[in-house]
Amino acid sequence: MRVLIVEDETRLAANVRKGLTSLAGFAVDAASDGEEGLYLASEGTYDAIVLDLMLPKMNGELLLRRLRERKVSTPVLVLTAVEDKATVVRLLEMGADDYLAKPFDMGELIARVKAVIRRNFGHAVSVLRVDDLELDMNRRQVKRAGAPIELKAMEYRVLEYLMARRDSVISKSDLLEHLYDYNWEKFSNVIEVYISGLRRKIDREEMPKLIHTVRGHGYVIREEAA
Amino acid sequence: MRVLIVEDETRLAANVRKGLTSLAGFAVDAASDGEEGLYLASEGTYDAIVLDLMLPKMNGELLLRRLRERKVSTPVLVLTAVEDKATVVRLLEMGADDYLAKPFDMGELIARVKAVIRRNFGHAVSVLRVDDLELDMNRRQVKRAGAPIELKAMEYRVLEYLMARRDSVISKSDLLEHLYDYNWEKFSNVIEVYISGLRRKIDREEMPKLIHTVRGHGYVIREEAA
DNA sequence: CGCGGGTTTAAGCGTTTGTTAAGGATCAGT
DNA sequence: ACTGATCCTTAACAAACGCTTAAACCCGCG
Repeated sequence: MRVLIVEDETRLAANVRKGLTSLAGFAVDAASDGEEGLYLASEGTYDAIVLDLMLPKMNGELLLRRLRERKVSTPVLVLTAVEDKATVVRLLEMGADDYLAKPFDMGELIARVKAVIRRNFGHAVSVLRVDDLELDMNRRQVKRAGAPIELKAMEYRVLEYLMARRDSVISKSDLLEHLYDYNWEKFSNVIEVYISGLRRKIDREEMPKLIHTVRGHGYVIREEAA
Repeated sequence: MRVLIVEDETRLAANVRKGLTSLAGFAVDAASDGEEGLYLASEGTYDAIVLDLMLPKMNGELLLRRLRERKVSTPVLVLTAVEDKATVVRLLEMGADDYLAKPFDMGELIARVKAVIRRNFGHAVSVLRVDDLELDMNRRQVKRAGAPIELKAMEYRVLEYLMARRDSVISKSDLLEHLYDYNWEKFSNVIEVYISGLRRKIDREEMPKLIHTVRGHGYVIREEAA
C-alpha cells in the first residue's frame, strides 16, 4: 500500500511516515504544502491520503475539492486541528472518508488509514481470504489451510496487495507503483523474485495453485474455478 | 496506448522509447524535429505526447501552441532543459499537462506519462459488452456467457479495440496502426491470425457469431440482429 | 568493522508468444 | 463453373517473457 501525507509540520509528518512505514509496512510519500500535495495526489497512484487542513499555498479543504473535481477517488483521511462540527460535516460531504482531531494517537491514525483503505477495496473486515489462504491485515499474519506461514516484509506486501484486489490481474508496474515510494519505477525483476518466493511458501506441493500469472499482463490471485 | 516522442537527441529518444514500450507496454513513435512532430501529433491518434522544447525547425513551445490551435487535446508532457519558472508557467497555461526538467530519471518520466494519461481518461467505464461477451478493461478479463476466456496479449488488444468500436467496421490497416508503431507498412497477415485465434476461443461451436468479416473492408464485432 | 537478514541485481534456462509463410477455403464477378 | 482475389488455418521458428538461483548490495546491530 502506498500513502501520501500532506502536512507542513515536518516533525509531525516524519512521525506519521515512520509509523506508517514501520508499523503498517506502507510506502509513504510526503508533501509539505497544498500545491505539491494536489500535484502528487492527482496522479492517482495512492491507496490513501492523510491530509492536514492548515497548509501553506492551498488549504486542505480546497485541495480536497480540486482533487474530487479531477475525479480522483483515493480515500482521504483529514486531520483537523480542532473539533469543528460544521467543518467536519462539510468535509465529509465533499468526499473525505474519515477525520481525526489533533492531537491524535499514532496507533489510532494507523488503524483509521487501514480502515479507509479496506473500505475502498470493498471489504470491511481485516482478514482477506482466498480459498484456504488467509491474511490478517492487523496481525500481519498469513495462513494456508490453518498453518501459519512466515513471509519477508516485501513478500507480505506483494501478497497483501494481490489479495486486496483478488480476481483482478495486477501488472508488475502496478505492483511497483504501490509497493515503493517515490514516483518512479525500476527496471528490475524484483516482483518476479517475490512472486517466486511467495509461490514456494504458499502454493506448495499438491495444493491447488492460487497465484496465477497472466502472461503479458501480470498476476492474479484467485481460486481456480474450472 | 500510443505515445509520441518529439526529441532530436536520438540517444535519449531511444531510451525513452525502450522504457515506455518494455515497462508500460505502450506503442511508441518518435519524431526528430518540430515539423514532423506537429504533423504526427495533429493526427490526434496519440494518448500522450512527450515534447522536448529545443528542437530543429520548430521549437516545442510553438509546436504546442499550434497543436492546441488545431483543437488537439492530447495530453502533453514537456521536457525542459533548465528549470525556468516563467517558461514553465507559460507552457502550462498554454495547455501542457506536466513538465520534467532534464536530466530526469527514466522511471519518473514513465510514471508521469502514465499519470497524464490516467488523468485525461478520468475513470471511464471499463467494461465493454457485446451480447453475452464482456471485456473488463481493469481486470483484463474476458468472459463469454459468464465463462472466463484466456487470451494472449495481442489477441486481447485486438478484441479490446474491436469492442471499443463495436458495430463499426474496422479495417486491417486501422487495427495495425493502433496496435503497432507508426512505420508499419509491411504486408502481413498478423491480424487474420489473431482474428482466427479469437474466433476459436470466442465464437465457438453453436454460439451466435459475434466477430464478422466484411470482405474487402475489415471486421466488425456486433450481435447479429437479422 | 564484520556479521546477518532482507532486498535487489544479474544471468541462465525453459516456455510461450508474435510473426511469417504456405496451402486450402471461400467469395464475387464473369 | 472458372478465375482471381481475399480470407482462414496450421505449422514453424526466433524473440520475448517469466522463473529460478546465486551472488551483490545494503543497513542495522553487536
